[in-house]
Amino acid sequence: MSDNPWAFCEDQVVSLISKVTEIEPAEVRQLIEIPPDSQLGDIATTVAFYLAKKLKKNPVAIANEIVVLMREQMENHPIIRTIETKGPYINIFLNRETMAEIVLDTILSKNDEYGRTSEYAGKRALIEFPAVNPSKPWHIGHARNAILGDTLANVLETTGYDVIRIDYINDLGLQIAQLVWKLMRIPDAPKEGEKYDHYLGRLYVEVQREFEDEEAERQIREIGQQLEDPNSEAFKRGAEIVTKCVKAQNQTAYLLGIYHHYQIWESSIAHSGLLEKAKEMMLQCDSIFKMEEGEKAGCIVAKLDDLDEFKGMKEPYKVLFRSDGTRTYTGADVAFQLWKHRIVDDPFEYKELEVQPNGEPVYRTALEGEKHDIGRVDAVFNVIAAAQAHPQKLIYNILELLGYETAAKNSHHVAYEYVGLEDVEFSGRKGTWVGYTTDDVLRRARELAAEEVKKRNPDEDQEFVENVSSQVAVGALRYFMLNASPDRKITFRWSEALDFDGDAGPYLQYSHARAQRILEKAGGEHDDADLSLLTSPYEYELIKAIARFPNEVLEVVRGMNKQPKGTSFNSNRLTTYGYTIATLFSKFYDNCPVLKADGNLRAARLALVRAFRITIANCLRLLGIPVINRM
RNA sequence: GGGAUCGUAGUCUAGCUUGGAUAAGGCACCAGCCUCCGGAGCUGGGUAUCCCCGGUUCGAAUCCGGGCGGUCCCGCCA
Repeated sequence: MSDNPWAFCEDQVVSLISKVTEIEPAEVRQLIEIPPDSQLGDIATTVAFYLAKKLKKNPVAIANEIVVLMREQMENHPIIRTIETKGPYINIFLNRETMAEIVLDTILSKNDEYGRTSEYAGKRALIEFPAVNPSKPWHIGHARNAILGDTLANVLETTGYDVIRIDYINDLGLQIAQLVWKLMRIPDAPKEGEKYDHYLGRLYVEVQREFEDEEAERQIREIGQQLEDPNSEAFKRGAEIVTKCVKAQNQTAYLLGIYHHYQIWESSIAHSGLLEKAKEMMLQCDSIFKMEEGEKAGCIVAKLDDLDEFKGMKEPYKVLFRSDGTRTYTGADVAFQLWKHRIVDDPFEYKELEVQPNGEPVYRTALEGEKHDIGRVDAVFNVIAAAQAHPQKLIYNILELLGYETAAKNSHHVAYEYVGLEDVEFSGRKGTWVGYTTDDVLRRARELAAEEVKKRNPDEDQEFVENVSSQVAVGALRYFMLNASPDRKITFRWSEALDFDGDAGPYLQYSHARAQRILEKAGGEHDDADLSLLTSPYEYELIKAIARFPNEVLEVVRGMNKQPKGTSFNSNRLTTYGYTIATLFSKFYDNCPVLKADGNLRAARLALVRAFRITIANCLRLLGIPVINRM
């Protein structure tokens, strides 16, 4: 049995057209489309246009000729019912009875595995997200990153990838120096009930003002220097602060159902020997060397115009290590990227940070710990803001300079645009994120959802209300972030982000709850149903749509091509798909009674409800949206 | 200066990678729909120079060239 029923049907059509027209199947596949209106057919081909150009003949006449040939060949075809032309278009109608059987048999037998395919089986991917500074709470822009990254990881897994989810923690940045300085002056005392990351965020905004004072800045810069020494007081203090902050930030991730395998801390990159190894490798490359003269004398630089792409560049020298020997961001990032691709032996030691709510531990790199074997990696995905397209590209280009062309090719910048407010952009320094942290948004969403849940379930207890409303809140936020094309800037408005109607997460969750309710009322037993009864337009449209699920997931991964802006991840294609099947189910629900239908039809419709429930549940899990039985 | 990206109804968006039939949804607004499998739903009502100009094509929202407008990037910074 095919794990991809829609692709199976398309293949049948393609092979028939190919046979009749003697065009290669791969070419024919490019000429297949879904008609704008299902009245016109289930599958269409524009092959007549294609041949018209080649043969210099009228496409309408060609279409008519092809249809005659196709009809001759399709005697007793298992799937194709009729073929028609409409002008130059050739429209193919499938056999509804057979479709119902093929699609529902596949879904019901695959169950939780429906949607999973093996196109990328055996491949291993490493994905980094969201890499938030450990000095403040996640604002909603960070949530966008984290939700995209987590969903991409799910999607890759569904197409066969083995995925390693990592996070990067910059525990040595200026922001940490500022907080260490601040907490040397005041007691480390969050307010009653205040989350530690929110507390630091509050201090951080204060420090930005104090940083304008020259003496304060001098002291903070000095602490920044001390942070580089793992034996210093500042380092130990910083590590305490960062650990507490990261654990608080993790609570936000967990609310969203986001988990990691590893956290890579900047201090480990600095002190594990990784940098030295990487530097050594770099210096063996002809295009990376120490500048002898000029403004950048003493720096280790990459000469970028040795790559065709940068030929004729005005200032081709990119500094990797400063004249005082310290790493730049790019220098450290190159070393990190080499580690991600397993080009250098893993110098890190790992320690368990905590056990996540999914039962799995998350490990962090540490100065002392145990060795782990992360294994081979075929592709690396860095989920990073679109604004960083240039620096990301440089990192990959430098891998290329070093001779690691395959690794460079398999390095992906998964870019996404910022989340902004109506007038202002989120600014860490100005603290414009206050009131718009991910925690704030989720809390507000839970409150709104709770009102709705209470209204609908007046007899249920507080636990039920809290449980359901938090799942609705997560569903709404995750859907909101995924449904926006990553290329597009989001202007955050409460009314849109927390909308529970229409094209929104809760609508999908609701369609699942409705299907689930029908199945509960029908009782557990189900007989063999005569699925060929499912031929009404409402039933048939739903069947065709749920048949496409595995194909949709595959198409998203196949479409992840490298472009100048980065590698695009069309998360919105999957939310749109979920919305489509939920809508078709709603229409079916309103027009086709299930429990009240007679005998055979009831059994057949129940099978369809069961298949829909499986599909929407698997789709929701892919998107990280909680699957709810009652809401 | 160089580069990237976005521009689609009142509004927010999808479609552009791979050209194809009447440009598809949500929100908002109006009017209907449960003797019911849950109304977070369904049905109907309508708005668009697809930013502009040109080109390629039988065919352009989609591809190419040139503009215009918004955003972003191009440090031994962080």
